[in-house]
Amino acid sequence: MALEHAILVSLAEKSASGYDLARRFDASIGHFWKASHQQIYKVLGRMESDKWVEAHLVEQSGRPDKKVYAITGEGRAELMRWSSTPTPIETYRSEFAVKLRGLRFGDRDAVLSDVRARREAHVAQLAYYEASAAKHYPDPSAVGDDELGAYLVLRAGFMQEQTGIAWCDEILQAFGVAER
Amino acid sequence: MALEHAILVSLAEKSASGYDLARRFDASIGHFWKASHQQIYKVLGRMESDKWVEAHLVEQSGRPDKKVYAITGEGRAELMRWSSTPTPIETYRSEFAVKLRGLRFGDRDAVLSDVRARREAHVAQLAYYEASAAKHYPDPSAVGDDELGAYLVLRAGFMQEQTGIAWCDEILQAFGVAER
DNA sequence: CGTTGCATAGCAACTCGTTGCATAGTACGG
DNA sequence: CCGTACTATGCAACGAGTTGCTATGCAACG
Repeated sequence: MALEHAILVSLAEKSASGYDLARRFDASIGHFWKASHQQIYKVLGRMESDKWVEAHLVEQSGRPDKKVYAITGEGRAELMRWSSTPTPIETYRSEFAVKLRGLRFGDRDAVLSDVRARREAHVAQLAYYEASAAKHYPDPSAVGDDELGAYLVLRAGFMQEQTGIAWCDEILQAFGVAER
Repeated sequence: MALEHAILVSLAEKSASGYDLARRFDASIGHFWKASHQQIYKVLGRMESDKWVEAHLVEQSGRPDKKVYAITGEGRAELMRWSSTPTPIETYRSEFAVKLRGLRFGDRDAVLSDVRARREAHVAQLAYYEASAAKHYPDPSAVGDDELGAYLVLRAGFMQEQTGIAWCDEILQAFGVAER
C-alpha cells in the first residue's frame, strides 16, 4: 500500500520517468523502500488511471522516448490524506534472525560467514550514509524545514547500520571470534 | 520462503499444533517473523506433503481435537541445508520513513502523533525484552550453547528498540518538541 | 439465557511483490 | 561487425501474505 505513496513523494520532489524512479529507488528513497522497475511501471499505470499523476511523452534524440510523470493536485491531496492517517507499526521481519534462533539445528560456520557478510554490508552502507550526510547536511544544526524529513530519514539509516554492526560484533564475540 | 523455516525451527524446539504455533508466532518467534494462523495452516499443509513434518491427531476432552505436528528427519535435513546457504540481506522497508521523507508535503501534526505512538510502542517492547532477558538469561555470561541463538536474537530486539527510541527522540527534538 | 471469548481448523479472494521474458534503439570496445 | 551495456517500457506467471468468512464446542460473564 505504500509504494504508491513512496512514488508520490518522489514525484512531488521532482517529476520523473519510470526509469528515473527505478534508479531513485535504487539510490536514496530505496534505502527504506525497495521496488523493482516492473512494479514501478505497473503502479504508475494504476496511479495514472487514478489521476494521481499525469504523464507526457518526451522525445529524445539518441535515446528511446520517455514518459515523464508529474504529480497532480489530486495526487498531492492523496499524499496529505495519507500523511494524516496513523502509520501502522511495521513488523520487523528477519530471515537471518530466524536462522540464528535455530542455530543449534543448523550450520554454525555458515551462520558465521553470514554474520561477517552482513557486518561488511552494514559498514559499507554506514559509510554511504556518512558521505551522504557530509555532502548534503554539513551542518546538522542548520538543516532547513524543507530538508528536515529527508535528513531525519538519513539519520535513521545511519543509526540502524550502527546497531547492525554492534549486533554483528556481539554475535562474533559470543562465537568466540572477536572482530579485530 | 522463510515461514517454512521459521516453523521448522519452532517445531524442532517442540512439537505443536497449528494453533500453538500461531500463538508462538504472536509471542517469541513472532517478534522477528510474524504470521497469521491462516497462513500457518496453509504452510503446514504444504510442509506435510513435502514430508518435512508429520501430524498425528490428538483427541481432547472439553476442547476440539488438534493435529500435533512434529518435525521429521527430512525436515531436520532441510533445516540444515537452509542454514548452510547464505542469507540474503533483508531490505529494510518502512512506511513511516517514507512518510517522514515526504514531511513537507504532509501533515506535520499527524506525523508527530505517529512518532509519539511509535516511541511508546518501542518502550513497551523494550520492557518486554528486558523482562524476558532477566527471566531467561539472568547471567548473560553463562548462556549455554543451546540457548545462544535465542539469546542473540533477543539482544537484537533489545538493541533495535533502543535505536528506535533514540530515533524518535531525535525527531521530537528536531520538531522542537523534546520528550520529557 | 444471550454474549463474549477461547480453542481449534480451515477456505476463498484478493493484493503486493518477484522472476522471467520481450522489445527496441544507441553507444562503445575489440 | 559482433557482443555487451545502457536507456526505456512493459507483460505474464507465480508466490507470499492479508482480509474476511465459516465451523464447532465449551466456559465464563452478566
